[in-house]
Amino acid sequence: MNELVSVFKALSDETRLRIIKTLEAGELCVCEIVAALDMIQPKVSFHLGALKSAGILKDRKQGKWMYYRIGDSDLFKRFLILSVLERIPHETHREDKRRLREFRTSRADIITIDRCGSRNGCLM
Amino acid sequence: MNELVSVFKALSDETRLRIIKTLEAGELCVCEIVAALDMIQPKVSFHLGALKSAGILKDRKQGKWMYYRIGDSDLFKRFLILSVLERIPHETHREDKRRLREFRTSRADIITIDRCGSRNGCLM
DNA sequence: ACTATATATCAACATAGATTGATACAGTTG
DNA sequence: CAACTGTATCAATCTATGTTGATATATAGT
Repeated sequence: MNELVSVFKALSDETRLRIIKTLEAGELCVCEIVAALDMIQPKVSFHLGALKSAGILKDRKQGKWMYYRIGDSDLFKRFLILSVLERIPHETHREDKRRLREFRTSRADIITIDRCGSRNGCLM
Repeated sequence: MNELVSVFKALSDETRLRIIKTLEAGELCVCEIVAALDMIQPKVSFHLGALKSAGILKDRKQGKWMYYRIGDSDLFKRFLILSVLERIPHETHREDKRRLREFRTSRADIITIDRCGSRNGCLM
């Protein structure tokens, strides 16, 4: 019951849904997410922490970068995440995607590999 | 996006999940829900209001009673509600169910008809 | 009309959650 | 090692949400 509440709580925030949608493109480091959402870093870290402790995101440290990705959660969480992904309107996400692209091309040093091993994002 | 957030927000509270689970038995009036959850009435009304404005519950007034039921929502909400129902552990719900039974037998004047027309609860 | 019951709403308060500037810390680069 | 970069965390603050006693309103029964 409490886990159920936690998962719903984690998903009931617009910033966190934007993060999830942004991570559809694959694994990203914090500074990329900061750039995509155009928010200050402590705020993004706070929400990443919330999503992680709800078991929705996983992280991985490499050098000075901390990479986050949509986690291999149980079926129910997976379904919720997919619903979120497909329900966020394109317009809402467009600017985030544009800023992410811009940042990533300007920063070739940050190499992220998504969960599918591809470099172009994956559909989980 | 905002509706998505509202639905998750409505579901991220233990009291509200208990209400949903209790309404699995079918349509109930506020005083029955108050008895089942063993909470004060304004509190229950507050949470019923929250669930109603998120489009999860519907209400119906008859005489001095206000009856609430799980609403005929869209497929996604329906799925979420079913997930909640099946995920709330039996032990958690047992006492609520017992108090409801007790109250209903002591109060034959409150006649509720659930969405299936049956008197024994329905599975949506 | 009077009393009792069912419910919603309000105001006051309590608690939890989000935001932000500052800072600490780890890792990297020169 | 000194300067820089990426990230987490903290304290202060702000905002949203939940809780409760009191009360208003509606309906019902006497």
